[in-house]
Amino acid sequence: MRFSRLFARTLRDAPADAEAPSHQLLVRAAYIRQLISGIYTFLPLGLKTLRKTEAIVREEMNAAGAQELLMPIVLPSEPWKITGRWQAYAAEQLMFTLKDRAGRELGLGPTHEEIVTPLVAAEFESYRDLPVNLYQIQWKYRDEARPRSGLLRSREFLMKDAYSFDRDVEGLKESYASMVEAYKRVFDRCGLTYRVVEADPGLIGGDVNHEFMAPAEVGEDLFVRCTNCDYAANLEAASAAEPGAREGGQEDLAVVETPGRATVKGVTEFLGVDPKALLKSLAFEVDGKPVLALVPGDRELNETKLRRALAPGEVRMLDDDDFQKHGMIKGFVGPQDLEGVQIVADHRVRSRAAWVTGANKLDHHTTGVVDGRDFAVDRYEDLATVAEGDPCPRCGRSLEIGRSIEVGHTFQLGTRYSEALKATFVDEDGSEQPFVMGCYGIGVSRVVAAAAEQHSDDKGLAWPKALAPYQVVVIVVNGDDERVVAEAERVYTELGARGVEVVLDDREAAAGVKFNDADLMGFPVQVAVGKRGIKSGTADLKRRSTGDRSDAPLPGVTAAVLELLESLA
RNA sequence: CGGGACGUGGCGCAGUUUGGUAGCGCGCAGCGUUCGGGACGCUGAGGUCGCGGGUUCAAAUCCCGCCGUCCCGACCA
Repeated sequence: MRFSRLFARTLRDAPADAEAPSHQLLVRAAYIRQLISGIYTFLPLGLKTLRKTEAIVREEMNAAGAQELLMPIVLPSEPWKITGRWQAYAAEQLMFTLKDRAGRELGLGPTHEEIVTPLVAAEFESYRDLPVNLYQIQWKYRDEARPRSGLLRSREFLMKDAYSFDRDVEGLKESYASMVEAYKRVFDRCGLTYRVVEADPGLIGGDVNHEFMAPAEVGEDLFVRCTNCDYAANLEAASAAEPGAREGGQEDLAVVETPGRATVKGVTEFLGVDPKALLKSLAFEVDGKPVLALVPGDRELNETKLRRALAPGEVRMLDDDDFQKHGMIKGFVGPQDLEGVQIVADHRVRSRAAWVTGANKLDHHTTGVVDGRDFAVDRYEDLATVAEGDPCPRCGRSLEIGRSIEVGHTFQLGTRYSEALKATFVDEDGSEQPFVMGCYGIGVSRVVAAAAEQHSDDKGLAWPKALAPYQVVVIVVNGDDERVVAEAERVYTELGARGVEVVLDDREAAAGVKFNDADLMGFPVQVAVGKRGIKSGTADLKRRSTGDRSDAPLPGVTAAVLELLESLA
């Protein structure tokens, strides 16, 4: 490709509406352009990188035995109404909906369980046909409440979604394991640094699922990882090791005045006690009945964990009116002396002898409150959000928290969709059984953004070889020198003949502009052919990712480039 | 959905407070000089100032409504 013909105009300044590094760079380097919020055009360079990512995903899916198909983007509402997700998505306003000329309700596909499940049920009727794993690579539509950071969270995005259908849970586990391995190969090949983390199983409970998290500053997801072993989990799902023996001695109960001090900060500062010694009592209603959740004052309650612990009950935080109804005083609630209130406490509540907590009396707190003596906990659960430095649940060493981008998600669905959609097969004993399903997603366009986040610096993008739109750029440093042009053309042609994807920067521009654009666009290898080098019989090779430079004798430039490429990841 | 900010040539911005001929830098076109890390000079093209209404002799600027975009949060996966 000749740069002078390439549909790519780089920008010196990042557009004002881009903030994330990958977003700024992909726009500046002419990979993408925004059309409307969360919807982007892929320019020739961006499309090449997207297609390469897609090809890697496709190869690994095929290698894992999955079969590619292509389902429609425009979907009927009926199957979604059966599973209840039409209503759910409508409530979240996540589905782009439309109507055809007959007034039929349609939606743009946000995911395809409702489509693939009836399809398989209609085609395959026997256990003999199973297992089967189907996937597609296709544009998905989700009318996100807040699209952000360019390709990291867009409303139209390229996704690989796979669906496995097994006869039983054993089969599902095999299908699942094979997908997880395929995912690892995909992300390895894309040059991503990532962790496989345990994710929140959700309210269904028991479902195994993993997220593939690529660490990045701009990541939206917080995840916990052990500094020693390989434990890693989404913060929502993470646990820490349970605390040890009780600290501190018993004390006598005493009610003290704490005028207007309704917060942890207010109370502990007023009384001069450590937030660790305060017992936070958070009031909820579960199916109409009051529940108190207890966590130490220096801890945040993880509502997801609470919901899971109390499932299938509907958990709702109390509003001001509810406090009155249940005879509680907001800001001064304590677990002692409360009648008819279920008390759920974090494990850490066991680790301290005496607590300061609300006195259930306006502007008063009680000190010396002892678990077991002054109040009775109904259930101990893991309720607190993991904090930096907590002990690992596996090895006990320190945990740390990082930000990351979710590039993939694998899920053991079970029979949730097949039962709802009455998708069954006939088993060996003649009985009708619902398919045991798994679903597996990779955000292909998001992988591009994640790779840009992980492989870039202040000068621009620095693609891993596998994702670069072109492997090599040959820079004509002095366009007015015939020998320079001839040598550059020769190298360009030779590389092309050897199957290397190469750009010849033949523009009439100052050398500095070309060097800077080459850095910005992130081609892994740069070859500079100029007067200076010609004089000494060499061309300059530069490795973009490290900045390492070397001279290659002119006759052997092509071989030197091939060798350098070979050595790159 | 709650909070905040912004909308002026392709990109980045000034001008709005105090209404009075629409500006700057980059980029783009032509000519010349330059030429190994974003060169210089001269000349030039390019703008319904987001849209609609209102106030006024006069609106980028003041008022009302709408639309769009981004950021924080909620939500989502």
